[in-house]
Amino acid sequence: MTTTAQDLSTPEAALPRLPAHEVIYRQLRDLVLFGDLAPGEAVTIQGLSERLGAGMTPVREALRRLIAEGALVFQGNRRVSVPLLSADNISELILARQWVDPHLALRATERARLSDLNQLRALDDELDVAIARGDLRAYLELNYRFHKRLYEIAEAPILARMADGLWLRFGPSLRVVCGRMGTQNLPDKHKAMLEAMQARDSEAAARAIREDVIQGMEQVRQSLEQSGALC
Amino acid sequence: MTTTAQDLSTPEAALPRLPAHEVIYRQLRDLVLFGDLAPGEAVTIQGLSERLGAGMTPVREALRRLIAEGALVFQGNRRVSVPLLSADNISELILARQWVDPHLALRATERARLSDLNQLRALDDELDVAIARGDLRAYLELNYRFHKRLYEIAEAPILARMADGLWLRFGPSLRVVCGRMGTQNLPDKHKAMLEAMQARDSEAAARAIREDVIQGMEQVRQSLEQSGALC
DNA sequence: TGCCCCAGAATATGATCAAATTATTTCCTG
DNA sequence: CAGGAAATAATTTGATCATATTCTGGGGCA
Repeated sequence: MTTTAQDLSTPEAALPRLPAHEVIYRQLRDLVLFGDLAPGEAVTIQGLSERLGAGMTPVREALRRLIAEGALVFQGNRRVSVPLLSADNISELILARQWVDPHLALRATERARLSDLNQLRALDDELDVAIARGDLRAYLELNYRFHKRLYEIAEAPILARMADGLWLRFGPSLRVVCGRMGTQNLPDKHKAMLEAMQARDSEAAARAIREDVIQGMEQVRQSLEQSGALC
Repeated sequence: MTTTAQDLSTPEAALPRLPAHEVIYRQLRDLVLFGDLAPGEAVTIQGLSERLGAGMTPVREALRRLIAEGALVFQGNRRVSVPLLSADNISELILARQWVDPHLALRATERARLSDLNQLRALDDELDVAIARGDLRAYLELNYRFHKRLYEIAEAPILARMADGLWLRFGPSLRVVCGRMGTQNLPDKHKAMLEAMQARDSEAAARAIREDVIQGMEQVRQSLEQSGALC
């Protein structure tokens, strides 16, 4: 009854009410990208419902979303699971990222403000710390956020969503590979990219990202090829 | 272990019961691509629930899926609508299709069997009939099915879904443009593409599709640019 | 013009029905 | 008599609906 005037006094809590299905979606997304949800592992709606402490309906909606984005697949009749990537799938992903990521990097370089560059640099610094600590989870999350931030700076929402969708597909496999190899042997081209961006050399930035993508994806391909036959 | 022999005897009638949310999804999808759901037009869940004669839950799930695919947007807090494309959006779509469509055409040419070619030719023939008849709805649907079939032949599921997602985004605008111009002035490069495929000249096929894409998309851009300011 | 209240829409829960998978039992064969 | 396969029973899971609750937007009143 008390029409509580919206409490705007807390500037940090700008998210007064987030729908449950949205919350569930983000939790599941993080679970797929960074969490313990391994490729091939099957989950049930009711299982997730209990695990996340929510009703079935929000879980169902979140699942529909993730399935539509390719992060999950309808495993046969009764289960959803993180998809296992075939060699052909990996080739497709490499091909697609090899095009879209450099393009976004190019646009981002043209549009980046100083604050954007600083944010990227800060993320990359945190990333180095995570690598040094051997913190796999933090590495995965920061690496993702680095690229995601780059997509946002490019101001190309449709291409950014395409790139984001691709990430959702290979993220789980990347996690598996990194878990096997440890965080030490994970070189990236972020430094070269940042330098190119600072120099406003879009072509060089695109080239650096392209190398970064190829390097990472080829690692995934090789690791999956030699280890899991059916992966 | 023992592969329980599932009934594979009837490959055609394998869909005795389709979930309601799946049916709703397809209906809504067709409504967006070929139907009367115009860009900018807002719909409500309850409205769709009555219009399609289904409960709210399946409608909600279908909407989540379409929103995730970019076919619909969350208009503010209360409504969903077909998104209006900005000039920048169109540029992104052209850019993306210019890459992905030719690539799929190339792969399709390498893999196409004779039956595939015949199917494509049949679709294109029907398309000509639809144009001659001035049947806009049939034109839109056949044109889509022609390209979609091409995607399938390429046997690259991830790239195909990307291309399909792009179609969902510009389809509504294409419909508006074609509605304005009539079906007579809608040239395509399908004939050239089919010839190239038959000759197994993948590069030529890719080139033809690229021209087809550019031609169509530029028409959309120009039409929206000159007519609707905010489109 | 500004504020408050109300109608309506969206979100979320729980229950119910149907389908499927799993476990158990029984029967047949070697 | 023992082992296994097929059939059936039981539990689990998914799909849908009806309903309660919350929130937004608009209209009426001061």
